[in-house]
Amino acid sequence: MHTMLEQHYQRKLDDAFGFMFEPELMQEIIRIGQARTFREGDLMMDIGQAITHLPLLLEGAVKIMREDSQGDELLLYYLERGDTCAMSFSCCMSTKKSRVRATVEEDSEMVLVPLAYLDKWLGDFPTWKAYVFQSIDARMNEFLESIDSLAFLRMDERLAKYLRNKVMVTGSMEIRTTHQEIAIDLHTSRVVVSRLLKQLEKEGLVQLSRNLITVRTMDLAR
DNA sequence: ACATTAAGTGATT
DNA sequence: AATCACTTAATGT
Repeated sequence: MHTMLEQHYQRKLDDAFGFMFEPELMQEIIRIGQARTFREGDLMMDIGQAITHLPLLLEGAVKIMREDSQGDELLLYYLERGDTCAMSFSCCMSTKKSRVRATVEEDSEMVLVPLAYLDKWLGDFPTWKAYVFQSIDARMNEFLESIDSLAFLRMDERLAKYLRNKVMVTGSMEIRTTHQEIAIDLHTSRVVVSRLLKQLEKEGLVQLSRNLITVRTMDLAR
């Protein structure tokens, strides 16, 4: 009945959240949460899909994308260790349906908590409340950044920012992806991405080969 | 050897 | 910056 989290997950949970949650809350999460692992490329959540649980990221990275009615996508932000999905908060209050798509960027581990506890814990644990508000704040800032990029930055600047962010999230200077993938994330065409990347290569900022972009410097700005 | 997929490029809008 | 049309390069069968 009480399938507590395995030691392995308990340790990782502690690494990612232990410093900010009180011990009683950690015990609750261990008692109630279910551990899940996802492989790179997995579709965790799609638009229109019902949200029943709140994910607490222990490891890996998840890409959050928006899609319009014509099926055109745009990268919003990444979730990393210690993050949770702010969409779930909104779902808890209203629609219960996801309005974003979540795909696994890097093999990930997480603990799932039924949405009902999200609300309950707000009253029970001060650190939970602080975490939820801090998460909303962080996501709000990500949204504003996305809007700013979209509205005020040229495509070359957006690409530079994208590459920098990708290096941060993956912790590697080697970005294993295709120009087509980047084009989808930035909502532009593959040709444009190829041209801008070629330009960066000529400036010695990156090195290109098939399915691989090696970032030579983090100073990719114009 | 052939097909498929990824990337490079000139020209046009 | 987007699109077209085509080329070249890398990879899979």
